Amino acid sequence: MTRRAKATAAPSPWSSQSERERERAAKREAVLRTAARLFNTRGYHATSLDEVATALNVTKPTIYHYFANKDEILFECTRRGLDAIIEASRRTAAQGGSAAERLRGVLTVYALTMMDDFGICVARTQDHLLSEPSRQQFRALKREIDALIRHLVVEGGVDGSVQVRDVRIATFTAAQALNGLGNWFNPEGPMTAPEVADQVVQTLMAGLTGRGAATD
Amino acid sequence: MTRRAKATAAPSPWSSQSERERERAAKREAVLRTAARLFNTRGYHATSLDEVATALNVTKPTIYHYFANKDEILFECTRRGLDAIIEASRRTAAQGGSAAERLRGVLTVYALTMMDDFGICVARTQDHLLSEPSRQQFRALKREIDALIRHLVVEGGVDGSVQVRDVRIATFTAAQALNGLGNWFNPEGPMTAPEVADQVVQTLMAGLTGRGAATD
DNA sequence: TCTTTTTGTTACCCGTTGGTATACGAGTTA
DNA sequence: TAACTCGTATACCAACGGGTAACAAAAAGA
Repeated sequence: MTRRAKATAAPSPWSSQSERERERAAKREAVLRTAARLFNTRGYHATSLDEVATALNVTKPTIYHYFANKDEILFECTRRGLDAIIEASRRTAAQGGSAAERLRGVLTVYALTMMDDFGICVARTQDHLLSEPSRQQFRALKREIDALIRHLVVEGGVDGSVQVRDVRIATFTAAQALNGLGNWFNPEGPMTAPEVADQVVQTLMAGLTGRGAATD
Repeated sequence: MTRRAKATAAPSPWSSQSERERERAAKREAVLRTAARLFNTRGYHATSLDEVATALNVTKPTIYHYFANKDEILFECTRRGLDAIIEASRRTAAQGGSAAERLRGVLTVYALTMMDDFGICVARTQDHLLSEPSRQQFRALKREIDALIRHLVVEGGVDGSVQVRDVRIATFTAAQALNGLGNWFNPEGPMTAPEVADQVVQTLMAGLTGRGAATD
């Protein structure tokens, strides 16, 4: 582990700086995780930054050293969740298979994300909690996800693997049901997150593909 | 409209009192409606009682003349919504037809309720906003609705009109999708509330009955 | 070793808002 | 007219919580 002076490539003077940056980023993430958990259990307004700070063994001004204000913290929490969905969805959507198969994959990813800290935060964050600029980004990210799903539904309509009356309604129904997971899922419950995700997605897909619920 | 002294039964001295009570109740309702609308647009915490009062051409202490505290106002708002669903669902569920038919009726009522002021309030009220006693009642009412739906799903499993893998999952999926309406529906949008309700319920029923989405 | 930057603290400010004490006027009763 | 009730307003309080100023200490750099 000891790094000898000239041993590795470029033991440049920047190393310490990048190290700093990494630590700073790690601390930001820690703040976000802790904040997300607290927001999720007590609610945004009911969670003071003092509480967040205390949970991190730190004081409030320290938090302000890493974030401009409370709004930024909330927004970054939701962005973690939304980005996770978008990124994983893009990967899934780019794979092979019928539109229905890819849709199932995307919905499953969505479902899984909605059951972790940041996903739950997304589900519970009503947009009037955010400042105007944050709200706009928040909405934009959500629209992106909506567009991704909608696109697959349309594609499925073309290749015949998906059958719905109204694309908007179908997309909305699926997305809302999955958002609900954020409020409903209990890790201490009888089913694991992947099990729940599979089951819910299956129920939804039954409605979207017209193949009915498999009762195998 | 004029009520002559002894004309109707018992022109008792209480008449003025009952009149008072009716007016009082009407004012309570007005407060709730106004509060619900404001809560829905700005959020609970972001809505001060001063704002509610101003919207009613009144001052804050007047509101306290009708309600003990802000919590009671929020809870009563949600109760209006939940009661509406429960009552209408009971009626619908008691009618004839297959379990699937009755389930469709209940879901439709649910959907419609979730698109009016009090229903939206239900959808947006996270239970940590309520005080402990209110929260318990709130949850109890929600459980009642869940039980109603779940019962119909089970019944449908017996008479064969509904096919699902897991009753809890299926019930949850439907309920969450409908809750989502409260956040999503826009009265100024292209579809009316009943249209949206029908479409969403149809999508859900396709998943629950295994009959597929009718694309007629 | 001296200086600068980073990270953190203590102490404080101040706006907002839920909630209340109190008074006042109008209608009702006696 | 005196007394009581009801609905409402004025004026106020106390607490909470977001945000900041100023300072301390440690680490990095020179």
